[in-house]
Amino acid sequence: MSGGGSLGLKIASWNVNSLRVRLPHLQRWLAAEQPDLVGLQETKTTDDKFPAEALHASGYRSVFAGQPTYNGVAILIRDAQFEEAVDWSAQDPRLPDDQKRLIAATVTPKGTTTRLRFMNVYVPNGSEVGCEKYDYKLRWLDALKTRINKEIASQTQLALVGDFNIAPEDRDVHDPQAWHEKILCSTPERRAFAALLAAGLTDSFRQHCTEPGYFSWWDYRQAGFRRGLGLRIDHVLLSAGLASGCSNALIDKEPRSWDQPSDHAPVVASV
DNA sequence: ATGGTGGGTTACCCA
Repeated sequence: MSGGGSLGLKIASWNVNSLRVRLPHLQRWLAAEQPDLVGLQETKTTDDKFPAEALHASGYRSVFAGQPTYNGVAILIRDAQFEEAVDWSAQDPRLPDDQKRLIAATVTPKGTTTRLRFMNVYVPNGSEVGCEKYDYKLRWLDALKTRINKEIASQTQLALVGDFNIAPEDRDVHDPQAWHEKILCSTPERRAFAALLAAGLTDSFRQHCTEPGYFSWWDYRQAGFRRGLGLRIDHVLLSAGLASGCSNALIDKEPRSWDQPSDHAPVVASV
């Protein structure tokens, strides 16, 4: 599907840094913004404790893959907008291990025959350039690229969203000199991100804004948010058909200003 | 000035 019109869907990604703690923020944001598909990262909860009922009361079905303490991803699907049948899966045999960092769902907007693929990832942070976790991050990204190439080849419309833990370019960094070749900004990480775009995806935010100074994550330390010390590391990437119908994309900084916030802001695209 | 905060948990963890 290329050159098509818009589906009229608002899709989003948000690293909530503990769904247990952030559920009130999430519900407040869902009610205000009414996104149709949401990828959540760092839910930090096991599946038996996932607040599926509370989210259903907010109008969303959930699919989720969690583990104790770390990681955890979920997809929220707005009931009113989609057919009931949802094909979903977590994990991928190409990935280096079983950490819960990837989940994908195929949904059908009500009254259509469109098959929309929504993939949500929590890319490893990598800790520090050159360390073992950094190598793991690059291996994980290589596996993701292979997976994305396969998804793109399947010709379905694909949105790949998540916390990529990569600021793609210097304009995505508050102080490019200070961050030069540091974690989240190093050349191998940026190449891995570029390889995802080269597979046939578009960074929706950069379709609508080319200016520096737009960030999606601010460190809790150093009063990062108040001082504007951020990076743009959360992304909504769209295959060609979706990108051509993408009418808007933004970073919603408001929830980052609320009490007890996640360190990430939600990112949104209208397709 | 090389720290700091905020999740998780009880691991000199992870971001």
